[in-house]
Amino acid sequence: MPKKKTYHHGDLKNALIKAGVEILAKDGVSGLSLRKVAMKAGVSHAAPYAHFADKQALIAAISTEGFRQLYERINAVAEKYKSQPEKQLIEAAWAYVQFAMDDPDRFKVMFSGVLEKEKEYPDFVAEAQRNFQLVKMIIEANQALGRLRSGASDLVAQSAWGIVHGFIMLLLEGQISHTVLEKMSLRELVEFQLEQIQVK
Amino acid sequence: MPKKKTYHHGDLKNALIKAGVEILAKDGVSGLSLRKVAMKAGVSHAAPYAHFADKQALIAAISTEGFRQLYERINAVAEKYKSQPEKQLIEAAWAYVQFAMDDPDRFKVMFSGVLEKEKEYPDFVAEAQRNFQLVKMIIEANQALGRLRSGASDLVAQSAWGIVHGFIMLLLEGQISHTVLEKMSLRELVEFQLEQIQVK
DNA sequence: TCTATAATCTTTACAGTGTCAAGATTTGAG
DNA sequence: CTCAAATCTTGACACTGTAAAGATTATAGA
Repeated sequence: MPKKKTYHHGDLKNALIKAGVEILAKDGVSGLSLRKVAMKAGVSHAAPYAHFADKQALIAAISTEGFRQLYERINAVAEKYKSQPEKQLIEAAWAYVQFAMDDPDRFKVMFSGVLEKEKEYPDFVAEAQRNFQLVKMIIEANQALGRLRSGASDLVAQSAWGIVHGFIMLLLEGQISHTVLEKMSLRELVEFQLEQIQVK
Repeated sequence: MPKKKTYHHGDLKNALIKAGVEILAKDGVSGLSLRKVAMKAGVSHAAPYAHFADKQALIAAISTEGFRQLYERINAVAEKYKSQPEKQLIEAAWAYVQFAMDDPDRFKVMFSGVLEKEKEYPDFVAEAQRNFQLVKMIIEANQALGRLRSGASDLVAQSAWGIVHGFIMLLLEGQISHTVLEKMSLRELVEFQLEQIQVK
């Protein structure tokens, strides 16, 4: 743990992203301030401006890193169940739900408009697309098996993603009714959602 | 336009909510400040505290009013297509999409965790539940016709809502892929989503 | 190796924010 | 008519994002 107190930090950019994620997990979106992030990284309050144009740029970096990790998780289960596309589908969805619940505030940052002009951050856009491509591949594998309706895979992928995403959003907002949550576990609920779009 | 400049405003509470909605539409979530709202209502910066405990309380009021209007819209189409449950379903979903697009930032306030402890605002919770009940009724009407899978209606309602909600969220976040948007109109996309959960 | 330019970081400053406390004004119940 | 409660203003405070100017360090080119 070499913490030499040089004038130059050495890896401030990544340190700021990391500090941001931690503050997000502890204090939520409204508790995330540039100054807190800077202090946590052991640097003056204006130092971040050497690496990020403004607060939005830091948020973009945090979101992009989030998408990177999300991709890794989904890709891991996709690899694991390579030979069983149906398993791929449910497990990927479940990984998505778990990712959201592991750090709800980071998830909100990624998907709830905290980042205001995402189009201006190419890395963010690229990483988001990479995730969608992965979902599309899983969908196509299921279509090939006749487990999902045939047709344009991007449309079906959009649906599948939307179903799981909508469920998560309502869950995080506390909009899943009490009676529903009493009847089923989260896992069962996710499976129930996916069953709806499955053929036969 | 009676703008008597009395010391007491008369209907400040509602005026603040209205001003908040307008600022939200113009400047977005990040541009919504208590002080701006107060100024727009023609009142000093601390006046809102006579009616709202803090900024969150104002946001709760704005959200609650939003749910009230959403209910009215959905209820209107539910009444209109009383005798055609399938029409009810698609038109209700479409009304939901339109409501979101009419004022995306208000929609985000209602559904994206801007309001942090929604459980602490009973009016908000009640209004949200009222909306869910309405959806459930539409679902049950469709189940009775065999248009939707039978079974616990709250579960199916949750799914249907989640599907539409997820689609809207991805849409507002710009996460609907370009190729998808070129193939279909928004209306067709919503219909496509709902077709997936319909029987036969 | 020396030097100058760029990159990085600190200090200082400013306007805007949410919120509180104290006081002014008005309303309305008794 | 009175006075307590409701409403609104003024002033203050700590915190925020961000810009400008200066200090420190790294690095590329001589």
